[in-house]
Amino acid sequence: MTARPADSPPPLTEPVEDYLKAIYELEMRHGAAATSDVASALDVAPASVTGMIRRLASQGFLDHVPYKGVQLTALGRQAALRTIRRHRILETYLTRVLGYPWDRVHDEAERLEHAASDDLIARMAAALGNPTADPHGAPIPTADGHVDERTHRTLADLEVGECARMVRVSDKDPSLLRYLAEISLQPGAEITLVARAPFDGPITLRIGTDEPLVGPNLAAQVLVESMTSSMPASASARRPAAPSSQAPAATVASAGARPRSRKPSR
Amino acid sequence: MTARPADSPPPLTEPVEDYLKAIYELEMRHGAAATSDVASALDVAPASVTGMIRRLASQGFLDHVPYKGVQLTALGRQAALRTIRRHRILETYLTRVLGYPWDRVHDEAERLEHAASDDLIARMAAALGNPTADPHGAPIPTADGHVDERTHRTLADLEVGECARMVRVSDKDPSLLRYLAEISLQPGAEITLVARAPFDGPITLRIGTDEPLVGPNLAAQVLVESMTSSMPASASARRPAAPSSQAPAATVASAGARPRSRKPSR
DNA sequence: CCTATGGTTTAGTGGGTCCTAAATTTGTGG
DNA sequence: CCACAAATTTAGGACCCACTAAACCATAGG
Repeated sequence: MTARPADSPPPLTEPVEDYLKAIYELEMRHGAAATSDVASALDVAPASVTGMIRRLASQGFLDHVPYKGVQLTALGRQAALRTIRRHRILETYLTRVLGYPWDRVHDEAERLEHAASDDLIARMAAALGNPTADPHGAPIPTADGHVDERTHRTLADLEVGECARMVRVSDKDPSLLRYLAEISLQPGAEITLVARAPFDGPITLRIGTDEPLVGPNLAAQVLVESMTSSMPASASARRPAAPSSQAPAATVASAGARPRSRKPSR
Repeated sequence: MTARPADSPPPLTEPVEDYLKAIYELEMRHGAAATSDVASALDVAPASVTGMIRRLASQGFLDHVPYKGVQLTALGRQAALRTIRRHRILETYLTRVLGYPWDRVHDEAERLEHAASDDLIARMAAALGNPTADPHGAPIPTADGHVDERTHRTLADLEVGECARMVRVSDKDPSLLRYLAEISLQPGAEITLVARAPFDGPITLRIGTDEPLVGPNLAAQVLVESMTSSMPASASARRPAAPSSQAPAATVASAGARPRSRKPSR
């Protein structure tokens, strides 16, 4: 009866994969993952997160400093990247091969990522020519767990007159994605910031021949890459934030955790 | 907060889908599903089956007469066919589009069938030209829950000299499937029964120019359709008239699962 | 310095699915 | 007709993962 050989690790459950993925993404964005951030990312109660975190820590997927925060270990990070790779390959396959619009792939991939075997993912990746980014511009981790972790400026950071290339946007908000598609704001698009109204007012872009107006809220969600080589986005591929890498997790507890109040002065 | 509108039923869990599918298949093959048959089909303890059956009965998916057996209701049958449709479309897609060999699609489809949305299945079916049978010859239920339930003779039932077309084989035994592929015994293949050794001995076939020898055990697992036009086989989509030797009368009666509401009046 | 205020954790539960061991029922061979 | 074997169900747990309520820490404001 197909007894799993003792050398292969037990497969992760669906919730476990979801937690690890969410924690990885929070670490990428904020440098640390607070209990309540994980809770709201997964739409579960904070107390549930504490419980799961205790189990994940006991299994070596992360380090937990009570009341402080969590940090993925190499093992946990590896597991998270495996799930993320699946998710992004699936999203790419669904859009490129099966004709899904880019605003509907997230939910589908979210379920399939737990069911697809490595073999299936490899076949899909091969059929796609081993893509390096998904339809929303998110980098696809390699099968051995490497990923481009460069951070990017947002559309909101551009100077008036500056020209940039659209790099990436979150895959989680379908209505935002539909709107972006409408104004041709998709990965690879060339954008010029034409004007910016004061006091966080609307921003005028030029995309091709169109000049759409977008709000600062939207602009902050669109990652771009400068095309004016004034500052070649140097080798910042390494460290997004987080000074120390592991133990004391000094920068954890990043108070925030509220909807988009994430602004350490700029 | 995506609150599911009250009109759509709660989604079935993975184990529930597995139970309904297994029970449906047992009913097809044996006319009824006994607790222990379900248990061995799903590789769980009989006691676990009893518990699950009680819950499924309380939710209207099946009727259960304790110590007698189980019978899917229209609701349960519908749910089972939906899962089976997913499974078979997935198997077909994996082989035809992603190059899976036919002996490796079962396990993959077994997991994906619980995660794929109706939309995904519809897109895959469309990409395949809405196939009516999977790579192993199993009929694919339509989206509205109809399926070709014809029964078939097996290779073991053929007379010496008779010619038949291979129709179907179970998808569950990879090594058997690999062997069948080796001797070109796949759905659609034309086969002549050349000789049969006495006392349930080996059977000589002719497939193309090859004359493989197969055991009676294997032969009993391969479903075929006679090609000698003694009986035009076609147009009988409705009633196969069951030459038997495959399943005892489709009517549930059989040995267990008598008409319900029948108290042990003794 | 010391207390409000949150974020975090503990306690206690519940649903779903599985298990083993111990009844119980059924059908049958003696 | 009865007793026994096999099939089935009940009893009693276990694990996973969620929840609410209540207690607990950490820290910023006073």
